[in-house]
Order: sequence, then C-alpha cells, then structure tokens
Amino acid sequence: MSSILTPSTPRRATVVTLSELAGVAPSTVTRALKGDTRISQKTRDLILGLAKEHGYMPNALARTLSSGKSGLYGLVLGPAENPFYTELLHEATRQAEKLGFRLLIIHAGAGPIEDTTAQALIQYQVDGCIISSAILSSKAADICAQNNVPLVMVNRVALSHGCFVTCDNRAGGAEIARLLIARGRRRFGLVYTTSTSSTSREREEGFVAELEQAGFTLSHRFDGHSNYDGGFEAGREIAGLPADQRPDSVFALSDIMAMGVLDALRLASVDVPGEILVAGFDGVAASARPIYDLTTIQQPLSLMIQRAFELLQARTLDPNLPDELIAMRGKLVVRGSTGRA
Amino acid sequence: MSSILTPSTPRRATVVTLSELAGVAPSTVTRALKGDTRISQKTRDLILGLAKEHGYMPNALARTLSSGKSGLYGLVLGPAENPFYTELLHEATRQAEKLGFRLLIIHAGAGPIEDTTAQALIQYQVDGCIISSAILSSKAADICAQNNVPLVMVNRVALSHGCFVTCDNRAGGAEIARLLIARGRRRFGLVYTTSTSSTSREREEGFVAELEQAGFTLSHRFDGHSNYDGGFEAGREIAGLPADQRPDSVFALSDIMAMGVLDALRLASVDVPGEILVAGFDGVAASARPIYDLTTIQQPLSLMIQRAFELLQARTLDPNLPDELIAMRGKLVVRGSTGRA
DNA sequence: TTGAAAGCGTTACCAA
DNA sequence: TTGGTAACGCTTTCAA
Repeated sequence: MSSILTPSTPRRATVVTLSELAGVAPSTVTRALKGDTRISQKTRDLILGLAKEHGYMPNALARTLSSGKSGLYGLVLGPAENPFYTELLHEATRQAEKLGFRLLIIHAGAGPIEDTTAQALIQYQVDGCIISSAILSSKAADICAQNNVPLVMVNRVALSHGCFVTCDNRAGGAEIARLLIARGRRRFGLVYTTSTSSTSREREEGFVAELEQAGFTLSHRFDGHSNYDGGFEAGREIAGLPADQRPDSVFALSDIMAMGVLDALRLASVDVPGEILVAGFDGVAASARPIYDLTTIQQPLSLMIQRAFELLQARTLDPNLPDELIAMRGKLVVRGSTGRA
Repeated sequence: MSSILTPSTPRRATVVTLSELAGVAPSTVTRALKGDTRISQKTRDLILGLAKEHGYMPNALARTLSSGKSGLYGLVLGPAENPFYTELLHEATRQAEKLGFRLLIIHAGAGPIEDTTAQALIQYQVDGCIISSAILSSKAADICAQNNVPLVMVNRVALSHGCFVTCDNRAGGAEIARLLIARGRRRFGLVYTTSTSSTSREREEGFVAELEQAGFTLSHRFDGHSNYDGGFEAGREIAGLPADQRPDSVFALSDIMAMGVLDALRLASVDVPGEILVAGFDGVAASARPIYDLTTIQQPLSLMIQRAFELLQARTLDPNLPDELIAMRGKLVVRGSTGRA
C-alpha cells in the first residue's frame, strides 16, 4: 500500500517507526513482537496491528549485532556432481528451514577450501558450519577455532578440531565383503579413490580387512577419482580384460562411481550380475533406478544432518563442549546388481 | 596467539579495539583498512600491522547495518534431482565467490516458495535474489517488490515483477523439430511436463509450431513430471506400444526426462537411435555420458548466471532500473541418440 | 506494565 | 590527513 503512495524507495518499517506510531518506547515494541507475556493485551494488539499494517519485517542482521546469534549456518558442499551432496543440500535446507535457520553457501565443488572462505564464515558471524567432504586447510580450521565457530563434518572425519557425523564406513565395507563372499565370489575388484578423504579409506579398509579375515585378497584395484567418469573408466578397463582375468565382483567406494562401472560394463555387454557383481556405497536415489538396481550401503542422511544441527546448536549455547564424534551404521540394501543368493 | 593467553572466549578485535591500540580514531582505522588513499603511509602500516597481529576480521553484518548493502544474494533452487540445478548452484557459487558475494540458500526443492521464505529474504537484507525454476507466489513477489529486493529469474520467466534470464526455449524446441524432421522422422512423441513452468511450455510450443509449419503434428504426448522417473515411465509406455504404433522420435523437454526415457528403452531392448531417436534439452553434463550420448540444446549456463549477477548488481545501485528480460540462444549439440544424417 | 538508555561493530559525514 | 559523532535496527538492563 504505502509503496504506492511513495514511489521513491519507501523506507522499511522499523521498531522505532512502530514505536513512534504507537506512542510507546522501542523496547515495548520489541517485547510485544516477541510475545513477552508481561505486556498489556491492549498495547500488544495495537503494536501487532501496526506491524502487520506496515509490513514490518525484523532486520535479522541488526538483531545479530545486539544478540550475538546470527541464525546463520555455513554450509560447505562437496562436488555436487555426486548426488550424495545434492541430497545432503536438500536435506540440510529442509531441516534448516524447519528450525528457523538459514544456510550460507560457503563453497561448493571439488577444490579445497581457501582461507578466504573460512574468513567469510567469521565475517558473517555464522553460528556454526557444516562441512561435507571438502578439505578444510588446517589454517582455515584454526581460524574457526580462534573465532569460536563450531564445526561439524558430515561424511568425513575431522582432522584435529571439530565434531563429525559419519556412517560407520568400515562396517559398511565389511558388510559388502561378506555379501560378495557369500555369493561365492573369489576375485575381488575395488574402485577406490586417491582423494584424501577419510571416508573412502575407511570403506576400503573395512572391505579388505573382511576379505582377509576370510582368507581372500583383493585381485584388482582401479582409481575411480570419486566421480562417474572415473568409475566408467574403471568399468572399461575391467571389460577390456580377458574374461578369465576379470574380477568376478566389484566394490565401488561410492554409488556415483558404481554407476559409471555399471554403464561401462553394459556398453561392453558384460552381464551384471551374470558375470560380475557390483556394489556401491551411499544409497543415493539413483542407485534404485531399474537401470542400475545397485546394491549399496544406505547412509542415514536425514538423521546424520539432524545430529549435525543438534551438535551445532548445543555448541552455540555452550562453546566449551568437547568435540563429539558420531558414527551411524548404514543399512545394506541388496538389489539386483549383486544377484540372488 | 591471544587465544592461548585467554582461554575463556577471547573477544574479537574490532575497529574500535584497533583504533585504541593505534591511538587513532575509528574512522581512521576504517579508512586504512579499506585502502583509502588519503591517509599517511605510516598510520596505514601501523593499523594494517595491528589488524594482522590481532587477527582482525570485519563484521560483515555490522557493515550491512551502516552501509545498507549486505553482500548477500538469496538463491532459490529448483529440485536438484535435476542436475541442471546442481550445475546452476555450482556456477552461481563459483561466480559469487569471485565477485565477493555470499549466497544465502533460501529454498531448494520442488515445492512452491512459501511466503515465509520471501520474508527470510527481507529479514536477512539480501541485496537481491536469484530464483531458478521454483514458483514464487505472487504475494511473495509483492513482498520483494515492496522491499526493493531485486529479483532475477533464471531459466523461467517472471510473472509480473522481476528480470529474467532464460534460454530461447522456443527457438531451441524448433531446432530439435527441424533436426528430427531432417532425419526423416514422421511420428513425433513429446515428453512434456504439467508443471506451470513457462520454460517447458515454451519449448513445447517451439517444437510443435515448427512441426506444424512443416506439415506434421504430434503423435504422442507423455507426462514426464520433470523428473527421471517420469521420463522412465514415459519410456516404458513407448516401449509397450506395438512397434508400428510407436513414435519414431521423442523430444523430452529436459535432459533428466530424456535420460529416463533412454534407460527405459534400453531395458526394453528398443534400439536408440535404430528404432527411435531421442533428444533432450538443457545440456547437463550427464547428457554427454557415452551411455546416453544424448542430442540436446545446451544452455549457456555460465553466461546466464553472469548476466543474472550483473542485473542484480545494477539494480542494487539503482533500484529504479526497469526490469530486463534476457534470452540467450542455446546451442544444438548433436549426439548419437538422434543417429547420423 | 512500560520507559530510557546503552551498546553491538561499522560507516559516513562534517570538521578540524 | 585525521578526529568526532551520529546513525544503522535491534536487544538488554536497569528504573520507574
């Protein structure tokens, strides 16, 4: 309404504006707005009415300045070519919305996090930060520590500072190993990744340890570069081997790589699961597509994010809480890519 | 360093802190920090030295309060199951980082944007907002208009208020039609979507208009629901038709749906491009995977985002600029899914 | 139940 | 070249 009367940049209503309109003090307006009980019904109604009428919106940034809490969480996202991070983004956004927080995108992509990125966290006074996958330089971590910004890593473990929430990657890797062994497989291929990610290293360790426990060993290793193309390339190499030298089962450390493997095998007319069994890890939505029908370890993403927020919120209230390290067991989802028992 | 000496929540250095340390006025510190020229080399060095020594970080929120610019842009993301939005997120993040802006995730997903979402934009004083795909209620749009928040839609057109940057969807649809016709096709299938998205409607119109111009008409229509599963379902329906009643070519209005179509056809052993040609729209990275090898219209995403930021920045400086409506021509990328000439 | 005033960290403006 | 001070919008504490 008012914008029609004042064509040139109408000023937004503020607490002071409203207080003048209502003939009360600014503090009274604040109280009425946040539902403070000790305030007369009459003035409250008056103020609430004025607020609505003038389309009042609190300035969250000003609030931060005086209250110290910004309601902002930083989000550092891994390379979203991997749908796992896409799903993580969705889930985090959904939950943040419900909790009344906002997410500041700090980084998205494969590269490491620059120091300037960490600085943005400080400058925007985030109440905490969720870091998935990407690598935080130790200097950046120091910056956060010095400025009391709580950190929670999701799907990777923390170096020296910060909480983390992960899947029990070792147990998941072991479970895949047991499944493949139970299916009578003896020549095990692994599509790994050289990224410094703790996550994939743990999955590999769990897998290999379980194999060795059963008296077996890895027969092939392929670098899948943590992405589809890397998986695809691995699949091509496998298909290119003479049939009697191929692995009879392949564990790709993430679904996105497994998808690449499956597509390459399909193009080469190698039958899955007839000739080779394939398993992945993560449980992204695409793994359930009929074309992939991929056996995988499903991460409890929603719960992981929920815990991450809880850790963050707790540390916003009490910065001196010690770091907590949470691991959740993933769920084995057996699908067609590993055949029938 | 100082944090070691003061274990209990060390206070961050501020402009005032530094000014006291240096024995100058706060305004002098501000000037030195932002590289104002008219300041003596000596004081500048002194102040810069102190700033570094004490790990000073400007408080971006306080800055907003007094300068009016937050350096924050809102980002409303469509359902990121569609890799197009994932790529958009990446590109926007990358460019924002380079420009010194931060992105506030306002929404991600299929649902419409609630009014509370629009409120968040106002409350966090964003300098502008990029909206991709999702639907902004007209009330939400009003809220933005009333509060002078510049809006730029990417990949969809604006209702009544706001700029937009899109692909020339009609021209793209027409180009696909010409290609299919040139390949000798006569029975044209369309995988459309009922979402209110202007984008897909335009693509469809361009496609159909070009067909009719050449004396042809659509023979089949399938609702693909804008996602993979919908495309897959459409593909199954197509494969389920008697061979002589199937379309001999299919245009899916987005790559993600086309991928579903291709997978369904493959599972049903329908040969592409032998029996049916398939084309998509968007040019997402996955369309280039050998398994899909999908002919598509490639949107100039990077440039689109760049323009979007430019529009936003210009309107931050001058809120009275009229809305600008930019369309860019996409590039036809011919791949194997439409066969050889 | 309400008011007054100080303070959050930064910038901008007017003086000196 | 620098200083002083008000202002941004909100919260909080202390008084009334």
